[in-house]
Amino acid sequence: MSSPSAAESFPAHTSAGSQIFTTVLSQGPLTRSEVARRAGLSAAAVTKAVRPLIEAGYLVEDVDEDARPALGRPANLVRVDGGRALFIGVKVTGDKIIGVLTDLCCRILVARYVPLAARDPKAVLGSAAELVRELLIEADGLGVRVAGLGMAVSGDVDRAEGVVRYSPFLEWRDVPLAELAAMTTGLPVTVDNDVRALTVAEQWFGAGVGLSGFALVTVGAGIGCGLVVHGKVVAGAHGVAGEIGHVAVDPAGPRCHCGNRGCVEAIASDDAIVRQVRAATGVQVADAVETAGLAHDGVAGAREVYARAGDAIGRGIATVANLLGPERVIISGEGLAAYDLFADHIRDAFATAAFGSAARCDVQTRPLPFDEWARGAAATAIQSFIRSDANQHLRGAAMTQPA
Amino acid sequence: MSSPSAAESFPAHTSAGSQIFTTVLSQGPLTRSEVARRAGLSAAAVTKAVRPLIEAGYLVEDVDEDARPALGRPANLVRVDGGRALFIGVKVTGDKIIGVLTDLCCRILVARYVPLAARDPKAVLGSAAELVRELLIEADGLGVRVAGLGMAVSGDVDRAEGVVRYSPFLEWRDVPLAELAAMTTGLPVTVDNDVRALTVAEQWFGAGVGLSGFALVTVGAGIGCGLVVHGKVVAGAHGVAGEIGHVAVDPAGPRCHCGNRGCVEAIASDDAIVRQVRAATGVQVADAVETAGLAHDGVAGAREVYARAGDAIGRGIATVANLLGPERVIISGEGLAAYDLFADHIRDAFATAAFGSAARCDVQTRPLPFDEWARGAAATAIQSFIRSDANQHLRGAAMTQPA
DNA sequence: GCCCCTTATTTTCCGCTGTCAATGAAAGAA
DNA sequence: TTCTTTCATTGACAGCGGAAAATAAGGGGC
Repeated sequence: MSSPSAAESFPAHTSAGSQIFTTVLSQGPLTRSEVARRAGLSAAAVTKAVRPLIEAGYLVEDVDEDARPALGRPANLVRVDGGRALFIGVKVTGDKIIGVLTDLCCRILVARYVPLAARDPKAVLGSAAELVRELLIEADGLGVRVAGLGMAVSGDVDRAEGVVRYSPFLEWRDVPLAELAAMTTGLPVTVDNDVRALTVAEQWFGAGVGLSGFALVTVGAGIGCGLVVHGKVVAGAHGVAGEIGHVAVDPAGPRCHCGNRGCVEAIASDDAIVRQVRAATGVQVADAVETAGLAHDGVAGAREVYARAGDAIGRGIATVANLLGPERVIISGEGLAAYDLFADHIRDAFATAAFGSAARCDVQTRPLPFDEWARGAAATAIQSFIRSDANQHLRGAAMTQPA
Repeated sequence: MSSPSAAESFPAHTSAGSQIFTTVLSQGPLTRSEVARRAGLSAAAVTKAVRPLIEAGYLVEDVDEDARPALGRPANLVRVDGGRALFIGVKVTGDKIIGVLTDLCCRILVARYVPLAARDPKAVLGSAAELVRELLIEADGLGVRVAGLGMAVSGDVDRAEGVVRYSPFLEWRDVPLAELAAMTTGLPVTVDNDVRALTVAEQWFGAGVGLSGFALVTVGAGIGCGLVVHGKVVAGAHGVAGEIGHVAVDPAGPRCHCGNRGCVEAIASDDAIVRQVRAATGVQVADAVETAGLAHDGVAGAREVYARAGDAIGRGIATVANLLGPERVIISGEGLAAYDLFADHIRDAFATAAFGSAARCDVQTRPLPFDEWARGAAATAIQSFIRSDANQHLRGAAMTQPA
């Protein structure tokens, strides 16, 4: 995270402190004793960590009418005051920039879009700055300060340094985006890969809450996958991880743009589906909406394409399950709009290809409005904000001893 | 780990203490300042942690003639005294039990085998106890106490509880092996899955030292894979992880015993190779040694089988690399004896199927004598021994908050 | 209404850890 | 000999988180 101004810091300097805050943030209102239990700490530690957070206004106390114990003193709920701080999340796509203003609980308050004329860093940064400016005005209207900006970009992104190493899509190489955006906007900036950002959002605020291992599979223009293992998002040694889209499920399959054959993405991405439906039906469909229309109309060729796509996705998911044993797989993305067309095939392929107990993995779907991508970016900003001072030293330390 | 006697405990009760010891153990003799650097701690902390370890005899100081700094006070090396404690590792296979006696540095001192008549827990335990008894006598001869017993079994093993949940190979279900073996032998016992045990050995004492993410792929009777992500061995939610053998690389491939088609194991395991060579050449080869012989003799059908096997393994490895971005992949196992027959194919398939920077992953081979499986078991015992008291509370704690 | 039981939360120590800054050691260099 | 440099140790210290005891806040029985 690149921080231009010495903003007021978050009052959870201890590791237990940020752990406790994170627990409350993601696991909803909780009693102190429940927090202690879930965080594996003593009740005393929770009391001590919670007080400054309440004083600073990040946590508030609620009376609980519902969930009081059958016996004994009633518990007080503690929850995050979402309105205490705002965040901006920005997602850069090929043709537009999406920006959202969220509260501390990562609820989207405002969403805005800006079309993108050019893809060079300068143009993108200019448009993003414009978008941020608009959202800052909205925030001003709410009278709450914006505590951070998160930016999500596809490709190889070095979050720690805030640098986009290589984004094939934008044709960027080694762009110090966090630094540039921090200078332009005056906000602390976090930059991360788009799928990883979405995974963070899911881990803290979505279907991944409380899980130490899960996979988020996004289906749409591309097929992506964010992985959480041992409670942390997997980043990969060379910025590559979660490339489920390029898991080859069929050596006889269609050629993929990556050069290989039979990648999941070459079979199940929007583009691939359009291409295959054209070939199978002869109809010159324009996009995924039309292909889905054909399939819904019962055109056999189109339905078969979706069947194959679902099969490929199911195999890809099974591969992840076989290798990592996640507790859950969350399927999401724009492609979900046509989910009914491949749901059964995904399920069947998964059931067939999952080995042994891996089949017990909970596979669920989750609608993903496009704004969610920007929300993911905001989630990374929230994450950085919470850890602003605390753990800073941990991040730099040599963490290569076995555990 | 199931511990029957309150054995003298390891003097590294603090997390930093065991971290420092582990660093010295796996990264060889180091100066104190170098330890501090690698462990991300202050020099003072190292001094304080090292002293009791030296007093207890687990660490010893060496004078360094070679690697002294160009300037300034010469440094003293600290290293683990392997002879301070001994460990026994036991690996159970279908027809025999392999046992090794190792020192604290996991160097094999003695290796023994016992044939196995029956596979029921009682018979296995009896044979294992016999083996352990022999090794204890050897240890007595050395005058050093055996500080722990590690047992490695294939299948779903719950290490924390010391229970074999389900081993298809042995046909065991919920066998509390650690408890049983502890009662029989009087030693503290650690039980783990065999591939994970081997991965621990590799992480602490092999080609995985210092890496926060790597994969160990074993080729032989089965195709296995141990994964280390974020510095920890991946165990999987339902005891399943690293099942690279059941990653399906070809939907048109041969039927696998798991019910699916085209699994790596159905193409590249010893059995699969024998079966395919028989089909291709008509020669009734008996085992993998003979098939390798045929291939080495230039029999085209046999060579093709190995080519396909190498291709499948390479694709499987690429899948792991695409999903996890490990820093290194270590290929090992008995199948390596015929490595020259598929090396090129593995390499080619990996290069083709690895996506983008994933191809930069370091793929290396490492001979694996069969004793190594038992050494892996010993490594888990060493790991448990070092953590005996320290961190005990960490293991039980709720570790589900996002990080 | 009073006392007892139970659970939640807070308070008060208290030990322990790891850092900091200062100091001592052990070369080689000037 | 004295300075410089790096390694190692020491002692003071701040802070964290735990244990235990105290306090809070009901419900129920009498």
